[in-house]
Amino acid sequence: MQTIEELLEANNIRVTAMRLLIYKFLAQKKVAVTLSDIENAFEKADRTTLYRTIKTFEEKAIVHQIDDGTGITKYALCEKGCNCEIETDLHLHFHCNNCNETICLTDHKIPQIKVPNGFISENVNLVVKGICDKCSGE
Amino acid sequence: MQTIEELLEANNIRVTAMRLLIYKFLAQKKVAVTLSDIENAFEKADRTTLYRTIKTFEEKAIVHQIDDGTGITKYALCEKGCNCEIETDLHLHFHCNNCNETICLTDHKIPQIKVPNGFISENVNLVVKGICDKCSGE
DNA sequence: TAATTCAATGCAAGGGAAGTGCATTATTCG
DNA sequence: CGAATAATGCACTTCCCTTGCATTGAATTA
Ligand SMILES: [Mn+2]
Ligand SMILES: [Mn+2]
Ligand SMILES: [Zn+2]
Ligand SMILES: [Zn+2]
Repeated sequence: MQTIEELLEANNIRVTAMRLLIYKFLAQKKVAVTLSDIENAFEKADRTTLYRTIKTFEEKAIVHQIDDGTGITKYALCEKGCNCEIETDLHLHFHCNNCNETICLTDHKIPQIKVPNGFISENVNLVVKGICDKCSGE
Repeated sequence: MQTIEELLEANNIRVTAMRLLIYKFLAQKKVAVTLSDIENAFEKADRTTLYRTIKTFEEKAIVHQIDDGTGITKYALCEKGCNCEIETDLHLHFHCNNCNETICLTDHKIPQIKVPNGFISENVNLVVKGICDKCSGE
């Protein structure tokens, strides 16, 4: 059980107050967040700092980006030991058409997708849209 | 074998010179196009007209929208008899990381995706990224 | 400690795509 | 033809993302 400070340092990210706060914010959220979400949570902080912080997290692979089709990029913490860039490791994402939230289905890996001859698959993005468990009243 | 005019009329789209040109442009392209692509192809025409034309085509389901993760919406003609809104009918899309082009793999349908209990799947977006047949030198 | 160095932060500005209101032009129909 | 309706063109706006540059802060070294 490592602290957030240790985790950041292990990934060559210098520890700052802002970064700790943003990390905690992401960790506490169960859903993927937009930059605006972070902005609203830290109104005293500058947009750019938040933007660059999330980009740093992304580069260092402690956060992954999600394109859920809404046109707005979302972010979520990576699973422990997740290798975002390895295809077989990728999980699918679910976007709720009702509450508009997007979540990682981390234990739903993307199935092998067949592509035609001559095509080389390097990466797959799979987003399922529908009604989430909270909204389906279950 | 129906003409473009007949096809437009069959879909309750009034035939205009602009619409014929844009339809032909889409038909001649083998890849999905952005609004900018259309803009560049018709420099004398106004952006808004092109935009609204493609939106009309989309509404009337002779064109479908593609979100390939580049952040820029792309469009492609629907297959004859395609029902974009029916989940089981949806094909997958391939985005080439080399030439940056996106194509419909119309005969590669999206497999059934399992979602957790309480979640209801209404729609699936599946984009495979990699190297296309032209770029893989095959 | 003081000076140096480099990264993080803050401020400002810009780009690009998408969308809308409204006037003008074209087409359809009585 | 004249009226009604739809298509087109122009201007403007919004939203998200990104970057340049100055400033602040922290760490390192003399
Ligand atoms: Mn995820
Ligand atoms: Mn397609
Ligand atoms: Zn929901
Ligand atoms: Zn290619």
